[in-house]
Amino acid sequence: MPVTIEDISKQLGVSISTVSRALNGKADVSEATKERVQQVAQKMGYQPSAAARNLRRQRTEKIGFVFNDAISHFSDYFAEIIAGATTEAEENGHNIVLYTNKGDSADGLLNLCKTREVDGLILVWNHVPSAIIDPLIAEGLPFVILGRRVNHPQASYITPDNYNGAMALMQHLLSLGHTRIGFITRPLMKLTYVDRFAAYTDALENAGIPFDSSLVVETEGGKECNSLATKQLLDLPVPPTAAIAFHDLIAVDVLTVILERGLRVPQDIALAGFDGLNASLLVKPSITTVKQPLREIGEQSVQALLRCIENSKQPPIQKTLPVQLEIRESTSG
Amino acid sequence: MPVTIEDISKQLGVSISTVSRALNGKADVSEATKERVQQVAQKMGYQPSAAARNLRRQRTEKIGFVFNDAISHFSDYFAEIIAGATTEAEENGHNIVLYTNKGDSADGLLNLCKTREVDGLILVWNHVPSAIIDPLIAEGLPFVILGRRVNHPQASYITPDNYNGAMALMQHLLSLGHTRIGFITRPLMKLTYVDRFAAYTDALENAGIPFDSSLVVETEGGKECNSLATKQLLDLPVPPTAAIAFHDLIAVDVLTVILERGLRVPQDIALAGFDGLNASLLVKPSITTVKQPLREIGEQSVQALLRCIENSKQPPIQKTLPVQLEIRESTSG
DNA sequence: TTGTAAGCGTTATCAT
DNA sequence: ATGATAACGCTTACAA
Repeated sequence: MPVTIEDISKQLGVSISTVSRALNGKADVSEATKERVQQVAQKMGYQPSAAARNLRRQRTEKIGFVFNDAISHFSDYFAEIIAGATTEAEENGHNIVLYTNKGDSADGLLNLCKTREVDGLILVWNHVPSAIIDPLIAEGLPFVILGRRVNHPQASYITPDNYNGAMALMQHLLSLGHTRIGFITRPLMKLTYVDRFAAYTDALENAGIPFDSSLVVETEGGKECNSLATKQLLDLPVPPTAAIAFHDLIAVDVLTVILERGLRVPQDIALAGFDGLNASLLVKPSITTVKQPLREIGEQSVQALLRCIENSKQPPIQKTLPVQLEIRESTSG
Repeated sequence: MPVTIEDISKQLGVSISTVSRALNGKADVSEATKERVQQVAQKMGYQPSAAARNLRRQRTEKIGFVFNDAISHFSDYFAEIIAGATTEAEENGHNIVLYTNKGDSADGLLNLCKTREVDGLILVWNHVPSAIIDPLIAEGLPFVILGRRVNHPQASYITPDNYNGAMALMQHLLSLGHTRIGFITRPLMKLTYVDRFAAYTDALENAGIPFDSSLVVETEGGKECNSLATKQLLDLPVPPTAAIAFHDLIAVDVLTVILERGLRVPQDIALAGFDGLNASLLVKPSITTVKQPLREIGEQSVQALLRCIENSKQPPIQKTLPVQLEIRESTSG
């Protein structure tokens, strides 16, 4: 049904190869025919068949965006990243294809590689073990890990500076005189997010404050679980005077529990989050956070991936983007 | 580089057509060879080339998701919709491809149709004029409009029930005794969102309250503009005792201005939003809103589109999904 | 400068 | 039940 180069060639009485060359602006075709071909193509509303072109070129100009977590839990987190990635991709003639749950087993991901339906992958995963990375490299499809650092010499990643962000947060709290600082975290073993925790312990050590494991509580996420973890902290014999939540959405739940207890923030307990999500700004008091350059992370991941796609010998790109401490009412109200 | 059916055929000493048939589970191939082929394919890590298959089948199993607005402005709005759509698509063997700005002119969209890089389109647009719809229909690529009703007999859409949602909101405010109700809206002429406004005027009329145009103020969106519109309303000789913002994000800005003025919500002025975005729940006081089934809208749009793709004579699917009034502190605190 | 033809990896139509 | 072969629409090496 759609117009093909053959239609154009018949229309003009030239060969299809001439049409192809003319449309692709090759040098070895006369200006005159180039002109004619392009005009007729335009007039007939010709657009090249993506499938045919993909098959021939062995490229799809598409980038796979693979989530292994529920997208919707982190609305602005993902929306910003996707917005940045999509824009950057389109500016470079590519499109983003979304995938979820390809990562439960390595197989799904590898199959995705083999179908060659995308030219490369961006992985938005909580945790990317070597057991996934190695076969991925063997597969030869370029990929970039987004938002997570990974200890693998051949893997590219674009990540926010979790360590220094958490460190800035700790310095801030310490400078306010806090010495008992709670840390409400996602299970550390499951995550590559250890950087935030490392900054926590390092900052304490630097300040000469002994580490107290009872101040570190875990939550699997979800309002219930976040609430439970918070109560665990507040019910300590000597409760903390400040707390850091692993990210802003947890912080919001923590805040709710604290206020329900009739405690004042920051007077009775200071609170900080992480990521710079909108939610942290909307609640009362607004929550001090560390802002990630989400849009930029999306953009740069695409840029990095495109470079890997262009040049197969491109050495891994590993970038840590600066983050920014945003001091708000919850710590210095 | 990747394994092809030819590799498998050589390995087994059968023809490629037999391999193809075996892999596609056709009837006319012996159980024995089917078994052998599948085992070898498995062992060799075969996955069919998407490009080749697409070219041959004239289908890509991909759905285009086209935004003509900045994705990030509405983080949870889009995240929920995308999450629903992606999940639904994957359950049916399809994937979502994201596009932005294809809609500034009809051309970009039509070109997208012609390349056949997706089997159908879901349009997430503020406004879809007939000037866009008609050529789209002529192009023959199935499409569904998401989140907007459209007056076109041949266009499919999945939309929340804007009229009844706004009506429920008005009934609620009227039942609280309000008679001067402000309406802070996006420019009505530019949008198909007239339904919300229609409910506003209808509700007034039903209640025997004369329409006062000074109570309807426009904003282009953005904090500045929302703030200006709010002030316009508050500065009226006789200000309203209640206000409806076009959506929750505007409502949040409106709330900020009201509180800055030292007015109490809802005692001095009641406030309601629309859409059911997270933001409306996080602010203090929480904002009464009308919750859209965002995830379901995403899912059903995909379902509808898939049906159109399956069956080219599928009559247009036009669905209005029920919404739910969520009464919160901002109207009945 | 232009045309011919091979090939990208499938699927589908014919024979056998 | 299986094999040869022709598409699908494009790009490109090779001929003319």
